[in-house]
Amino acid sequence: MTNKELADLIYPSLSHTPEEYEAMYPERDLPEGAMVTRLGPSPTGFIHLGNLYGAFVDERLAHQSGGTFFLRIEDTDDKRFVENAVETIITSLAFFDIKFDEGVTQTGDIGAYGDYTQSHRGEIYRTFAKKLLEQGMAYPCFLSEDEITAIREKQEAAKLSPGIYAGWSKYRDWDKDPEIASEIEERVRAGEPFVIRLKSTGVPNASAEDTERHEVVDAIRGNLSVPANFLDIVIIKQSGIPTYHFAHVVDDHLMRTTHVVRGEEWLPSLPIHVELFADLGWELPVYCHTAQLMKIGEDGNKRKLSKRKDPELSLDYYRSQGYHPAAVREYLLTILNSNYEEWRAENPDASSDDFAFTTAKMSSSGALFDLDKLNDVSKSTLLRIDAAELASWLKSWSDEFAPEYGYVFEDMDHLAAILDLGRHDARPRADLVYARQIMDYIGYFFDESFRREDEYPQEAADDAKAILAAYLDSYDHSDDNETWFGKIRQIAVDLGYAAKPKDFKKHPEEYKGHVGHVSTVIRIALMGRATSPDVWAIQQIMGESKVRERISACM
RNA sequence: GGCGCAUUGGUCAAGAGGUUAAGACGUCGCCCUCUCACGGCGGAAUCUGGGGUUCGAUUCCCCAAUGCGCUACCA
Repeated sequence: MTNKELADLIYPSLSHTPEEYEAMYPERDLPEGAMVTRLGPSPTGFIHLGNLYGAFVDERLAHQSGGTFFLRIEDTDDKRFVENAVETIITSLAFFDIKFDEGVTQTGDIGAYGDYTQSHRGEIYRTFAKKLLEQGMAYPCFLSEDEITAIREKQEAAKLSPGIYAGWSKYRDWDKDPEIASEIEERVRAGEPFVIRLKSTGVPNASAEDTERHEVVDAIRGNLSVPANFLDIVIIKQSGIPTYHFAHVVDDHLMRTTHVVRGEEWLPSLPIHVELFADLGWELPVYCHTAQLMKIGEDGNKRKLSKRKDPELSLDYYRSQGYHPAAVREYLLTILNSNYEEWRAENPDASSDDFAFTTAKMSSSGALFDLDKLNDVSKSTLLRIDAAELASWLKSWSDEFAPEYGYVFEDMDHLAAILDLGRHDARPRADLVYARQIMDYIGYFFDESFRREDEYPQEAADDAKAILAAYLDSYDHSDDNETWFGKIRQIAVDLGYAAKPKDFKKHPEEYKGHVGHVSTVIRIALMGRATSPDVWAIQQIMGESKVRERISACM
C-alpha cells in the first residue's frame, strides 16, 4: 500500500482538491500593510474580560490598518458546546462596540472566506489531512486510551517526554511493516475508529544543545526561539473533527489571516503550529501572544487567577453593574497600550479610534484587573457623554438588568437635567461611575428612593427646626444662587452661627457652629444626606413644590 | 516532574549600562470650599535574591526563587 492508496482508503471521496480551495480563497486584495485578524471564541457560553481584551487588539489592528476583522466560531470541541452561546458572544461583543467586517452574524455568514463555523468545515480539513497522508506526513492511529496511558506510564518511568512520537506508535511506521499496513487496511475497511496523527519530523528527547529551533517573530514579545516539535499530535479526532491545532493552521491560511492574536497559553504549542504550516507549505502568520489579564481580589488582597472560571471576570458582571461600554473600552485600552493614558490626557475629546495602537507597546507580563482604576476611568469617560444620551443608555440598562428603577425613567428630560448637574461648570463634577452607583447617587430626586440617611450635625441639631422654619419662610424659588446663599448666611448669623467656617475655627467659643452646619441641616432635610452637589442647583431641578414639601416634612 | 513565559512602589507602568528611577490609580497631609465631588500643592511607597561582565548594573549574562501557563482525541 502506498501513501496515496492509504489516503484514498481513508478519504475516498472529497469534493475539492487542496488547489481548488487555494483558488476559492485567494490572497486578499488589500492595501499594503493591511492586517487581517480574527476572533475565534469557542462557544462555551462564557465570555470574560480577557476575550474582550484580545478582541480589542484584533479590532484595532485590522481597522487601523484598513484591513479586515472577522468572527470565526471555534466549535471543534463537541463536548463543551453550550446552547445560545454563539448568540451571547455576538451580542456581548456588539455591546462593547466590537465590529466585525465578516464572519458569523445572527443572520448568517458575511464574507467570501467562509464558512466561518469550524464544525461546518469538515470537508476542508479532511482535504488537507488527506494531502498530508498522501505525502506521508500523517498517519492513522488506532491506539486506544488504555494503550496511550500505558505508553505514558512507561515513558514516565524512563524519564522520557510523555506523548506519542517516533518509536511509540506502531502505526507510525506502517509502511515499513506489511503486517501493520494490512491491519490498518482491515480496520479502516471495518469502520473502526481512529485518529489522524501528524508524523512529526522532529527529533524526540534531544538534548538542549541538539534540539533544532525555529526563530519566530512575535509582534508583542519580539524574537522567539522555539524548539522544534516532535510530537505526533492528533490533527483529526475520531469524530472526524480537527483539533484546534489543525483547524487554526488550515483556517488562518485559507481565510488569509495575517495576524494571529491569542493568549500566551498558546505559546507552548507554537512549535506544533510552526511545523504544520511548514508541512503544508504555507507562510506563517504574525503571532501576537498577549499576556493574560488577571484580577485583584475584592478584599484588597491581590491574587492572580486563571482566566477560566472566575465570575468576577465575566463580562456580564460589568454589564449588570452598569459600566458603560465606552468606559470599559477606555480602561482596557489603558492597560493594552502603556502610552494610551498619556495620549488621552493630550486628546481629551478625541475618539479612542484615533489613537495609534501598536503591539510593540503591549506588555508581555500579565496585568491585574484594577477596579479602582476602572472606576476612575469611567468617571472621566462618562463626563464626555451627553446627558440625554446617558439617560437613554441608563434606561436600556435598567430595562435589562434593573427594572426596579423604572420610576427614574418616567421623565427623561428631568433625568437628563439631574445627570447634567454640575457637569458643565468650569471644573466639572465627576461623580457618575456606573449605573447602579448612579441610581443610588441620584436617589433623593425621587420619592420612591428618598430616605433619611444621615443625622443632623451635632452643632446644629438643636436648632434644626428653627433653621428650617426660617429657611422655608425666606425661600424664594426665583432667587439666584448668590441671593439664596446670602439668606442662609443671614439665618446662620441670626441663630448664633458664624457666617464663615474660618471665623468659627478661629473663635469656636463665640459660635454654636458655622454656616456649613446650617446648610447641612437644610441639605439633610432636602436630600436626606449630608453630602450632595450644590443645593441651589438641586432645588432648581427639583422644583419649588417638592422643596417646600421636603422642608415642611421635617418640621 | 518536564517545558515555556513572566518578574520596576499596593495596582498599571515609563525608563536606560552612569537619571533626584517618569506618569496614572489608590493612599496620606495641606489648600480651595456651605457638604461632597472637582481642582491645586505636597508626602509615603518600587527595580525578587545570589553570582558574574564592567570603572559602574535596576538595565547585559548565568543561577535561584516566585507567579502564571502548557504537558488531551479542550480550546
